[in-house]
Amino acid sequence: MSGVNPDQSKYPDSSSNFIEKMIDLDLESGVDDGKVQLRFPPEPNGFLHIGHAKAICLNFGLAQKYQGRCNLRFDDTNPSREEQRYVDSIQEDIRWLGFEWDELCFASDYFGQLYDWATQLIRQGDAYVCDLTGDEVKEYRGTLTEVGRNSPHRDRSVEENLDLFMRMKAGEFSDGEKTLRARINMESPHIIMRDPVMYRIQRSTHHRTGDDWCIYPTYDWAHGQEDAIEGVTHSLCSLEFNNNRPLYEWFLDKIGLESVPRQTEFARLNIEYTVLSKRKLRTLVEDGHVEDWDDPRLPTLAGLRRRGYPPEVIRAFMKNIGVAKFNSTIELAILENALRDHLNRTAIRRMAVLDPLKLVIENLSEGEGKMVEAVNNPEDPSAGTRSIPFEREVWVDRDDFRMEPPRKWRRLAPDAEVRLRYGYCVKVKEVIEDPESGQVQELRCVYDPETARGQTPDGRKVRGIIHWVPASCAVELPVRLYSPLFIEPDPDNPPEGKEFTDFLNPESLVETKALCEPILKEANPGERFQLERVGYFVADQKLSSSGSPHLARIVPLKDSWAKQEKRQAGV
RNA sequence: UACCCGGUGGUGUAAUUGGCAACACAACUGGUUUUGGUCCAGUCAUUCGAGGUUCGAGUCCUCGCCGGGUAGCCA
Repeated sequence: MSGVNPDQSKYPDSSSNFIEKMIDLDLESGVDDGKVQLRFPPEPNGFLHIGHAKAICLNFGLAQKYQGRCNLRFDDTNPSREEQRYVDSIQEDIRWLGFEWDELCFASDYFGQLYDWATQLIRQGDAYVCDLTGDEVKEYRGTLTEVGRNSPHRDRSVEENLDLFMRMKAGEFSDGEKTLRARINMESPHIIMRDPVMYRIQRSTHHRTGDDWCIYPTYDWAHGQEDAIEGVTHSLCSLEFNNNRPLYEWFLDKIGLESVPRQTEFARLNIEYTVLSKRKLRTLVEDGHVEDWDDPRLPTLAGLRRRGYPPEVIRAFMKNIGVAKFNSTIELAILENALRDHLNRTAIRRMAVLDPLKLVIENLSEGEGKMVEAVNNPEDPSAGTRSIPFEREVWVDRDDFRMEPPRKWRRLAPDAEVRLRYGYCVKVKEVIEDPESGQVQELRCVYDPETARGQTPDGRKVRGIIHWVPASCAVELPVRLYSPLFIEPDPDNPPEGKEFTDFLNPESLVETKALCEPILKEANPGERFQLERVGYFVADQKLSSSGSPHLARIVPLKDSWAKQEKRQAGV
């Protein structure tokens, strides 16, 4: 495992989870000669999402912690749904997350070994070729409460099985005509043990082995053996595979390897206001609910990357939520907290106005502007400062003015005084409205020249501080405001008669423009910053070019005033 | 109804392996602050239920209750 710096985060190293305790015990008892070998085994049939990131951080993280090793293994046993482009994107995403595998492996590299082991099982009388169709297999299998019946082909001789299996491989039979099945027990209370299929005939070109094979191993027959070949000691997978564990162990036992991997299941990740299943993500992409697999509203790693999530945030998040065997759903707030925590420390501050309202400072003449100094990041003095022209006409946010201010309002209102951030205090003298619509058009103010650099010489308190941009040199930039993709916290489990797509948020993407301080024009694609009092933004990688950034909101700032106002209104 | 896995505050994880239920997030109070951001302080659970073992149980035992998973030639 090549080095990845420990994450800087305020989260304490979460106390050890049940998997680490298990490994500690294994190490104590000296199994596997003290080796810890893990693997992340994606099927290359889609893009990685934040749920996969949990497994990635777990496996690679364990390898780091125990100075073990972790492979990336593509579980490419079903060529009909797998593609090279997924192999590529998965590697890119893992590296982006900050991990590097010890070995790059493919299940398809083991097809020969798997075939040989299958013939071994046939010779041992532990596998047989079955002619039943898919529907018949299902019928013979029985149900949850009824036992199954033996296949009529279950007692073929070893010679006949060997011959048939060889001819399956040679392509003498059509797709689905025959299968190789493990000979276990059709009356087992574990349905998985009722003579599971090991090989099916499937003529589709494999992205790596081409047309070399027309029979492909099933997951159950392949996975434990892949682990064994790679010397995996701890094979971690999600909860639903718990049912498969007896079979995982049965195959390994029948092959007779001396040191075998052990499977341990953990709960996969669920997060509020999103979906985390490949099928549903595919639906969102293919039905055009989002732009593509890297749409910034998607929980795919490509989407999160474009959204502006630094990889450290995802790692800190995973460390924070822990690992257990209980199926749970993480509040979106936890993810957003990890995000804000990181961005607060690292993001450069800038000012921009999303809904502009002109503010004219009457006692400051046209050519009389002065430069004010603005701090780039109060959390990081080394980020330095910049100068902004403070001049007669500036833009402020319409949302920061109220004709009739509510209780505890600290912003602009008739006759109210506020400070323009980094600049001077201004007092509203006159509100100019459009005579027809009644809409506020302009605020006429006076400023107090004695109030530079946060000072108020007479000691008066000016509580309100608002952001602004100078009108003469403001730059208009396109902006995308993202919100959660769903309006329901649990779109995964829609009520009767509804589909998860019924809960899509129509305002998950709002396109608008912002008037920005001049320096923002130089933002490079991928650069992140905080628009003060508004939120964290990124110059979108795809939409921006040098000199013309396209801003996109990563996450809004916390807004305790909005919360309070809402509460006031509710009372 | 067969088999497997689970159940600790609003949420997610801890608990020196039988010894004062901790941390984070959220919520609510208050303080600091040139971002109603950040930061700081405080408040918020006797662990699904009932028995049992024990000086002592979230932890061990028994019986319930509740939740999840499994009947692909997907993984």
